[in-house]
Amino acid sequence: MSSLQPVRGTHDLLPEESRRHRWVEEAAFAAARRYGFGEVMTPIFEFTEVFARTLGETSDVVTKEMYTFADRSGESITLRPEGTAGVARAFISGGLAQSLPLKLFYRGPMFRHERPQKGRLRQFHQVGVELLGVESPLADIEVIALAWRVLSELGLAGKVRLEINTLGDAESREAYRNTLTAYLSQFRLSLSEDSRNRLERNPLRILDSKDEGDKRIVEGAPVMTDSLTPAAREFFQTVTNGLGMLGIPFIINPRLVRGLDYYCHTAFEFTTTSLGAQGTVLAGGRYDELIATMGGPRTPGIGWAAGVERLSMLVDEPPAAVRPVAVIPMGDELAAMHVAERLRRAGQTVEMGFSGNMKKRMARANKANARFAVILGEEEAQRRAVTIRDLDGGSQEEVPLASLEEHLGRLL
RNA sequence: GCGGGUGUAGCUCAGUUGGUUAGAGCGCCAGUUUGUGGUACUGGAUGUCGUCGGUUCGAUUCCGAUCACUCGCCCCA
Repeated sequence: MSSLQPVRGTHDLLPEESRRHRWVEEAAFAAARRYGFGEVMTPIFEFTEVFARTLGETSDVVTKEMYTFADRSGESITLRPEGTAGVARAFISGGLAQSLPLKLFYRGPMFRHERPQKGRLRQFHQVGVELLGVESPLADIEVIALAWRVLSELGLAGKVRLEINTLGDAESREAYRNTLTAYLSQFRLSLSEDSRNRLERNPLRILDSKDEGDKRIVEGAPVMTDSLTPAAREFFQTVTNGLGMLGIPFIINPRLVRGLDYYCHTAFEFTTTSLGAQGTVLAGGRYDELIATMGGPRTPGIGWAAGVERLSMLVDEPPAAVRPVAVIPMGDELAAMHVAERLRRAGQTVEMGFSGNMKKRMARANKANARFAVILGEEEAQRRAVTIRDLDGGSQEEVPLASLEEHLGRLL
């Protein structure tokens, strides 16, 4: 092995893989556009405070996963671990409260200093959307419908499951937290060590525990639904009714909680069983207080993010790449370059090697999956003609050089 | 951050119970075919056996450390 290793948890995406990656990204963006979303591009780093304040001081992302460093002027900078905080910051600093509601799509790299695993990298990529300024549960329905559309178009409808829950409004959440804590405290000593810690920091996460003992205790725990205020209950009811009406299959998972502190009301996750320990492929929720918490005008929001690498692993082959035309010079390479250039100007995808005899060039044309070879032979040149060879069928014909673009245009 | 597994050719992997020139398939290069690829046949090149250290007459093989990958925990996309 060379000593020139990529940084742990980072990856080079060579053309074959990046094509798959882009395909996932583009499918998401294309669907988002149909729902009226426009792309926002925020910096991949922000002042550390942007993330520290919004994600919750006790969240794992903030306490142990951020790529934080001091820049040359001593400012504490953090590589973004997720997209929502940056978009919220852009909303505030750009004074976008004037243009609500706002529908934003984003994509790009995110960074978390974790131990790499299947479907988990230190630099990974997300696509995501945020819908800002809409209090109504219609926003939740539309945003989830978009998620479902994206997954369906990637051919994943049969591979994922939508789980949904409500975290209620602040009042409901507070009430539930109290009843849950009271219940769990009875079993304090039987809980796993992790969960005993969670009891103080974030008892809701115990609902999610993978520890078998915890699971048994959680089975008897009070559910969020019973602590919901009538308003919160109705909100959730509308969301689930809406999904039903749009024919989007889901299951209600009362134990679904989200890791980041800013969520309220609707929380959802599309999960799969085919990615090992990383089941979540797309997840999101509502965050009505986030922007106010950051110091902006109170603006409700809802959004989701999906891991591009995780989606890529689930997706079948992306549509085939465009098949090129191979230009094969037999003598005058500059003249051949000129022909290649003509074809490219006419919109063709053209391969032309930089060296080698005819045999070698033909072999390369084949490897490049070329559909046709344009052979510029000396005999033909005297007749001001070229040979077009069909590399699939094996037949070939001679055509006048002057009408080459036309001929190829007709063949392709 | 914690625990398990694995590092041999460009890739996938075999192998050496410690001994001189370390193997296969795929891929690559060349030829059969000096104006024709994809198939077939023939031949060829390629390894600090992850790195550093220890034990030994001798280490790719045993031991330790380290790095990387991988699976899981925590957490998450």
